[in-house]
Amino acid sequence: MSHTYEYPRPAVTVDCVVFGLDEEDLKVLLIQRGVEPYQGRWALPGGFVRMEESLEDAARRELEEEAGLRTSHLEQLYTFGAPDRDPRGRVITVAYFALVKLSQHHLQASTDAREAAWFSVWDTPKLAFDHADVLTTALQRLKGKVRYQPIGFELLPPKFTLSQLQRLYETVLERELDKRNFRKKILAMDLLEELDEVEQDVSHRAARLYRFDHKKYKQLEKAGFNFEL
Amino acid sequence: MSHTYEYPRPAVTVDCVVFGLDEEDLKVLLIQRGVEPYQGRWALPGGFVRMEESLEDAARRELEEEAGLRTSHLEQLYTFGAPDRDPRGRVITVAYFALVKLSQHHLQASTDAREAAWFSVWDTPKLAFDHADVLTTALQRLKGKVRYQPIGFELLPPKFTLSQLQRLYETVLERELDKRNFRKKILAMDLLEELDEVEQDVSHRAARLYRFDHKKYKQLEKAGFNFEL
DNA sequence: CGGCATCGTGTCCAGAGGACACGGTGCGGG
DNA sequence: CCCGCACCGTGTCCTCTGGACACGATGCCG
Repeated sequence: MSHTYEYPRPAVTVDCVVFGLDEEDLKVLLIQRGVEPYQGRWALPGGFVRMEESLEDAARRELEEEAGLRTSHLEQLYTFGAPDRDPRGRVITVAYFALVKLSQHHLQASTDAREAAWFSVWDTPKLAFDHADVLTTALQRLKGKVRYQPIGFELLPPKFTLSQLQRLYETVLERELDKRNFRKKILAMDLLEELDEVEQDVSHRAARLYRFDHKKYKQLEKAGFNFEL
Repeated sequence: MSHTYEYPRPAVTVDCVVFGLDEEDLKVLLIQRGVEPYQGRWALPGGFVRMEESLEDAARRELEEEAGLRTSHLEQLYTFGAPDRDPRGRVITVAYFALVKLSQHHLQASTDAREAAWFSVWDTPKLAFDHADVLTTALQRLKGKVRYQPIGFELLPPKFTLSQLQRLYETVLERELDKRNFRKKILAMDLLEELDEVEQDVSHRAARLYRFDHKKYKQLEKAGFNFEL
């Protein structure tokens, strides 16, 4: 039994792909590395897993430490373990996938003295390690998942217009949607609470605001309801 | 940089959930543990990842060593890393998910002197570690995935009847399907090659045999076709 | 007060999905 | 040899969903 412990062990890290949405684009959070290897390169936030914390705890801790942010939606993405993915030696990384309301996390300096910034997912700098693969995997997951789970709302402010919601889906799915069909379908699900408020400070007719009804969704989900696009 | 190496490291294992299908049931491959902890308990096949092999290679190696089997379909499932999941200390396991044609892997003795056997997934013995959680996760994945990817065929012999295929879906999805609708839909996809053969040794009218056309599927897939139920 | 930008709304058609039943065939037993 | 049994193989109809498609209303600004 104890002989198993004589094997050399790989190091284990977590890396997080954090998505946010602004008016123009889908963004991903990157950190500029301050040390070798890949010093100066941009990379996904992440770091070594401590012996007493779970993988998800490690992911949350790194996000807090490196970017000062907390996220509502965090899920495991995939584990990358190619033997040569890190020049320092064998490092296996468990990648996580997070969504944040960008409107509430305006670009803030890293607490860790490292540079943190949001980049358009379609136009990132060259990334360290195999992080470009991780990002690609995360994008696929996001594209696949928004259609059958209501996670898109995690990217929007609590109150949003239907046009914002539609733009979100168009951005993530990379295709245009018909406005009338979109509104018909999303409203038919009866998951949005129509507010007696309209958006402010726009130079045209203001749109009505809606709020996602988490409670109602949980109820419907239990009853076997399936969210879909 | 090198200071990262002073951290204590978790051990990393792979564990495999191998599904097979026989006439009655969906089966999972288990191994009886010969050593502590959990000596005598049944567990998923798996073991420590070596420093020079990828995670997937480790999974294939363990399957070969512990059960003498090779599998066509192997994919990463999820990584389990609760700090207390292994009484020996911190062990993170990357779980894999495999499908085999049971008809071609008749219960064979483990090469590793340990007992290997197939159990109905609905009626397994008490499992070691958190392997019950792993199995549950794998079952969910299988149920979710058979509907939109043609992986069910990996569980059947190369030549099969439509009734066998339907029973497969009914077993995995845990609900009954209408025979005429099922046949209409699956044949409409034009992915099955109708053979000039019928099943043998049955005491009633023999059913026609079909074969899954992998090439045609790859073509259609590239053209944007989506398999669905 | 006119122009502009965006909001908000309904119809029609085609295709998919689900419900539904019975005659045919081949084997085996009496 | 004949009957019974078990399973094979097939088509229609209806409903509902999904997608294409255009215009009047509103509110701000100049």
